[in-house]
Amino acid sequence: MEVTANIFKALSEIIRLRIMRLLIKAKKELCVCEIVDALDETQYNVSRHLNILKNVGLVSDRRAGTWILYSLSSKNVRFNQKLIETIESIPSDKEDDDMVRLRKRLKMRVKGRCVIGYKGKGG
Amino acid sequence: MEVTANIFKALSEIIRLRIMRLLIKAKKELCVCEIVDALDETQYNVSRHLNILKNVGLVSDRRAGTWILYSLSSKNVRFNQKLIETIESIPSDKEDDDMVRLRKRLKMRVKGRCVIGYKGKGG
DNA sequence: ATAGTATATGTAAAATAACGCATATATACA
DNA sequence: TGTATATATGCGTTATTTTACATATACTAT
Repeated sequence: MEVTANIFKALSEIIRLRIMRLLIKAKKELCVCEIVDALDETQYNVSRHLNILKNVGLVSDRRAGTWILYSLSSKNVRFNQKLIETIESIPSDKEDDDMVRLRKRLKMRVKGRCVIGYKGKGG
Repeated sequence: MEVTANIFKALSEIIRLRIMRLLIKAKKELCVCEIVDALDETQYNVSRHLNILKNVGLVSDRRAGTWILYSLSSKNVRFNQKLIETIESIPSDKEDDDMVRLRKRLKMRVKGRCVIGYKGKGG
């Protein structure tokens, strides 16, 4: 029960919901700098919020050189699956901008991999 | 998006999750005093948390004399429906005690209606 | 080792939220 | 009108969360 409350708490901030939407829609691993540019938020904030999502088991990470790639957690608990469906059913508005920026950013990948840091806000 | 974040925030406190579980499992309107006794929490806390759930549209209320009856919101938006399913899939632990107390409490109804106030903690 | 890049985190300040108590509101009934 | 009951709320205190800045860590390449 407390675990569940913490999962909902993790989804109770817009920036974290935007991160989840991004990962759900992108359907692929994203590195931190790509998420930073897609959301147009500071690096340290994105990093912190990613950590919160990770702590409740919603996302997982993997290192690839200096880059760290985040993706939806593969723990396919029934609850998590329902939750993803719920998030998918959120009516769109602002996060569309995120996807536009993400797509632009993903074009900068070389051979499918991120090769540059974030361009936007400092941190 | 912000609306959704607020809905998740409403579900990020254990007491509010317990209220939601109670209403989902009971499958009927419950008056505030019945919820107070089922959760064994103070009247003012239950009242406050019910108001938070109501403000985000998860529950709705209806007056019946001095009693106010709460139920799941009938707004059957797809998102809300998914959310209910998600909450239903939460593994049980503590809220089972809530249901035991609720059932005991519901037996005190007369002709299917609550006729007494709460017995438990003050407020 | 050194420099450069990507990501994470300690800390303090600001903003939010929860709790307890007392009290207010609304209704019922005499 | 006055009392009793059910529910809601204003306010102060405490606890939690978010943010911003600076800096630390981890890795790569020279």
